[in-house]
Amino acid sequence: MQIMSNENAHSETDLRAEGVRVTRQRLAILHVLREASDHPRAEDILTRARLQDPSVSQATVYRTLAMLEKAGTVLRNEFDGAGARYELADRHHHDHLIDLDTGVVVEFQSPRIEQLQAEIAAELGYEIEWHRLELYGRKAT
Amino acid sequence: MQIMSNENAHSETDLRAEGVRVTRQRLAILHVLREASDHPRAEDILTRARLQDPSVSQATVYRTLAMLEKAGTVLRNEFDGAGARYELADRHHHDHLIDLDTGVVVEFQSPRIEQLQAEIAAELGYEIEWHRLELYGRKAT
DNA sequence: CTAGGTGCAAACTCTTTGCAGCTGA
DNA sequence: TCAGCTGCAAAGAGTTTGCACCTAG
Repeated sequence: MQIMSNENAHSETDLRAEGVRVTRQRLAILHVLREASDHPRAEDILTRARLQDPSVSQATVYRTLAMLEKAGTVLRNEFDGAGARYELADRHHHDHLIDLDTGVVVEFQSPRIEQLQAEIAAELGYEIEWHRLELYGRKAT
Repeated sequence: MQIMSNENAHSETDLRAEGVRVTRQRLAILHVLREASDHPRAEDILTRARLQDPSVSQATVYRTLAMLEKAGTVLRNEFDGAGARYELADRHHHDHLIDLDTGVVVEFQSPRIEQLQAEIAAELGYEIEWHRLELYGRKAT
């Protein structure tokens, strides 16, 4: 496993071009991530990947997710304390609003907040590499 | 341990008023939190608390931090994946900027970002209970 | 063919918990 | 006094890793 490009890899072809072997297991895991819209945990990804390829192991799920994260293909989130939740990094950057009652994760984007963050960092003498903004709330009555 | 008030407890007296026993161990842990300015981990808190009272155990640190978190006395952060980091909740709300090179945590506050967050949540039909904003960056050159 | 990937199971890290003895109010 | 707190050690949850075998290219 060696990621050489600075571009994010989003397809099997991209990965192959990076020198990464495209295995049955990795295809199954990528398939799960493409179908998912619920920010699944490693355990969920394992269960779903096994529907397509029962041979997938827990170790491979973790190793593949770590590899894909480094490749820029997936994003790792830690919303609650109960383990990481993953999503494909194939759309525009966005932040998350977590419904405290249902656990549902709503995605949103706000250029204004992004800009304010950059301004604040600049005032403090920093350049932002990345950030994490999570809102935890309940449906307004 | 029973927290009845809605107000945050910030002193031994407050805690006693809540029906919480003020023990040597808890005083040592509170002392550590008051002295700390580096968002220490549970392990750091244990080490420092033992300087004041060598009998403090790991279990008590975790139990006390959980209790103080419920009481609104401390805030639990999960900046990196390597375990929670704690701070006293005795000042105005603030967010964090983590220096990727040194690990140093810079605190900042921005009423404008807070307001934007509330507006975004409202647009999505939500009311924010709490939020987490972490900027990860490097000193500007 | 062979470097890289995989399954299995053991190990690791951080945190929680059961239990018998201790102690603050 | 005695409910609540504590230390100890064991248990948990989530994740990582060593190793021998397997397989994509």
